[in-house]
Amino acid sequence: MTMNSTIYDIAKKADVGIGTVSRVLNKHANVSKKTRKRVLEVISRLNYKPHPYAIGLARQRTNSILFTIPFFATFFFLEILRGIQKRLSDMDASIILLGINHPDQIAETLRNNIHRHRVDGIVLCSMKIPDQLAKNKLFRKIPMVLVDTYHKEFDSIAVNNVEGGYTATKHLLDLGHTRIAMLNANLRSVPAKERFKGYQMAMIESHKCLDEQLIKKTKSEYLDGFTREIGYEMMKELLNLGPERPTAVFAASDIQAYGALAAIAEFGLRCPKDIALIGFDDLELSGPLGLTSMLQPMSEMGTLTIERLLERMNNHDLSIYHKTFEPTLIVRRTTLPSGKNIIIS
Amino acid sequence: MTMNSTIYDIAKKADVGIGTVSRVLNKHANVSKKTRKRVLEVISRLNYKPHPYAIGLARQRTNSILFTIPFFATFFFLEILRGIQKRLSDMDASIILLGINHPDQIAETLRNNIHRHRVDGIVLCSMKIPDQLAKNKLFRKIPMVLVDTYHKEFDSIAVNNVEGGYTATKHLLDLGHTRIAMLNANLRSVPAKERFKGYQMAMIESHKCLDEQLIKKTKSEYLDGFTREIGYEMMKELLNLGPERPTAVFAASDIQAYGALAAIAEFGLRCPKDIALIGFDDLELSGPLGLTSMLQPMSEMGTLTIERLLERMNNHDLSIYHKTFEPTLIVRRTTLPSGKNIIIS
DNA sequence: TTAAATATTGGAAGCGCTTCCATATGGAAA
DNA sequence: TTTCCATATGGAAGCGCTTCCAATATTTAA
Repeated sequence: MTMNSTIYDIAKKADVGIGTVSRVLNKHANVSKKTRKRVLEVISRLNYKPHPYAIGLARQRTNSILFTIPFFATFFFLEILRGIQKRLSDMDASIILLGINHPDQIAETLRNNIHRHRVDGIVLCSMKIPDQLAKNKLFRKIPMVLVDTYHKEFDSIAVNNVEGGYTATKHLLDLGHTRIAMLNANLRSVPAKERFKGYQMAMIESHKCLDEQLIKKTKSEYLDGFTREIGYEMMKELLNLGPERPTAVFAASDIQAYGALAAIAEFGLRCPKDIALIGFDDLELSGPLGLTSMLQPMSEMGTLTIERLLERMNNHDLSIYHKTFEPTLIVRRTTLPSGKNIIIS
Repeated sequence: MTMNSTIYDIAKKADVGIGTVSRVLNKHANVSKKTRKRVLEVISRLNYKPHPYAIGLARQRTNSILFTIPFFATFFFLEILRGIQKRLSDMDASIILLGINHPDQIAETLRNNIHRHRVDGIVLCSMKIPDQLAKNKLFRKIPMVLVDTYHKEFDSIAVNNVEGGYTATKHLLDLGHTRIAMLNANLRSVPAKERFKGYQMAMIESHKCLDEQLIKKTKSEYLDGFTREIGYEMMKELLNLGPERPTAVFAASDIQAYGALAAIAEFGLRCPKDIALIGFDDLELSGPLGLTSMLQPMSEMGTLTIERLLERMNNHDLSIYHKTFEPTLIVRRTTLPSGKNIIIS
C-alpha cells in the first residue's frame, strides 16, 4: 500500500505548483481549464483527499460542530440530529457528539471543547446554560444555537411550552373534566415551568380552582425529574387521594406519562374510562401505547437549528433570534373513548 | 479579550523554549521540578489549552473516533454510545457521529472519513460492511470494532442471536404453544438470519413442523424491514389465516412487535389470551407495554467495545476478536397470563 | 510589431504543535 | 582544579494545508 499522498505529490505528478492544486481544490477562479483538468485527473487517479486537520490549521477553523445533549437522550435528539447531519453532509463537516450526564459538567465540558478552535459552532440541547459561562467572553464568541431551552442572549429554537400546556389542559377541560391534575417535573427546568404556566392559564380561564393536591412536582435533580419512575410515583400519590383523586391528568412529558400508565394499570384502573391522561413530546411509542400527547415538530426544528447556526457562523453580528414552534395535539385512546386517533392542528 | 495563546507565548512568558513547554504538557521526563512548576504556572495563568489540530498534524493522529450508526437509531445505540463516551472523556478524545440512512452510503461515507487521518478508530453499528470495502487495504489499516454485526476479518461484539432466537422460541414452546409463528425481517440482515436459525432449532428439537405459512419475512430494503409497519402488515397476514393462525408469535425485533401489537388490537384480540407475543431487543418501552422480550446487555457491550478499540489502536497486530453476549429472557404480560414480570437469566 | 493589461502560476511563509539533535549545566569522581 | 556523565534545555525541521506576493504567460489594444 502506498502512503497517503499529499498536496505536494499531486503538484509534482500534475507538474504544477502546490498553489495551483490548492486553487483547484477550493474552486478558486484563475486556473486555466487545461490545468484544472490535469490536476483533477491526478487527484482522482491517486484518490487524494486533503487532510482536514491541515486545512483546519491553515484556515483557522475546524469544520465541525459540537452537538451537546443530556445523555438520557431519546428520539427527540435523534430527530434534531438527523436534520443537522443531513445538512452538514453536503459540506464535509462533521458532528462531534457530547453527552452530558450531570448539569455540573456542562460548563467544564463546553469550556474544554471551545477553548481552542476545536469546533466552529455549538448546538446545545435541553440544558440550561450556567450563568457564569454565559458571561464568559470567549464562550460568547462562538456561534451557538439552543434547542429546547432558552437564554435571552443566545439564539434559541423551542416549542411554545406555555401554549402546549394550555392546549393540553384545554383538551381535558373540553372533555368535561374538572378535577385535572398536573404531573410535573422539577420546576427549575424551563419547559416544566412553562408547561405549568399553560396549565394554570387554562384552568383559571375556565374558572376551575387550582387544587394544590392535584399539582405534583419534584425536587429530583436527575434529569430534572423527567423520568418514568417519577411519573409512576406521582401517579400513585394522586390515585391514593381516593375520592379526591383527579379524573384527568396532564403529564409534563410522555416519559412520565408512561410511568403514570403503569401506576394506573396497577390500581386496576383504565384509560380513559376511569382516568384520562395526556402527555407531552409525542415520543415514538406514544402512538402504539395510544397515549394522547403534544407533538413537537422535531424535524423542522432540526432543520432550522442548523440553518440558523450556519448563518451565524457566516455572520457573527446577526441580532439574536428566538423561534418558537406551536405543538400539535394528537388525540389518542387515553383521552378519547371512541378509540380512534385524531390529529388536531 | 486577548487572543488565544500559543505554545510560543507560554515559552516566552515562562522564559523557556517551546520544547520544554511541550515536554511539560506531555509529562515527559527530564524537566526539572523548578522549570515544570514555572511553566505550569504560566499555563494556568493564561488558561492555555493546546490546539488539538496542531497536535493532530504533528503527531499524525486525531484523537477522535468515528461512531457509525444507521439513522433509525434507538435506545440501543445510545446505550453503546454512553459506554464509549464515558471511557473517552478521560482522554480528551472526541466522538464523531455519523448517521447512515441507506446501506449504499456506507462505503462512501466511511471512505471519506478514514481516507486521511480524520479518525483513529471506528465503531460500526448494525451494518454490514460492503465486501468491496472490506478488501480495501487502506480501510483495513484503521482500527475498527463492529457492534451488532459480524465480519470474520474484523473485531466484533454482538449478542448470540441464535441462542436468543432459540430461547425465545423455547419459552413459547414451554408455555404449551405449538403453532408458533416467526415474524422476521429481511434475511439479508445477519441478526435476522441468526434469530431465525434459533427459532428453527427450537422447533425441530421439539418435533414441531416448520409451517411455511407461519414464517414471515420481507424483501424490504428500508432498515432491513425492522420497522413497525412491516410488523403490523405481517401480523395482519398471520391473523387473516383464520383457524390456521398461530397461537404464539416470535418477532425478530421489538419494533416489529409493536406493530404486531397494533394489528392484534385491531382484530379485537388480546395478549396473551388469544395470542402470545415475544420480541427481541428489549427496547425502552417494552417494559411499559408489557412486551416479553430478549434483553441485550447493552451497557456491557458498550464498555467492551471501546476497551477493545483502544487496545487495537495501541497494537494493530492483535489477532481478531469476536465476543458474543448471551441475551436474557424478560417475561412480561404478552406471554404470561399472571401479569407479573419476571426476569429469567 | 510592441506595450499594456490581464489571466495564470509557483512557492515562501505561516497555522501551532512534536520530535530530535545539539548544546548547556551541574555535580561526582579523579 | 579538571574531566566525565547524566540531566536539562533550546529551537530547527516537519506535519499538510492556505494565502499572498512576485513572476510569468497570454491577450488585447495601439
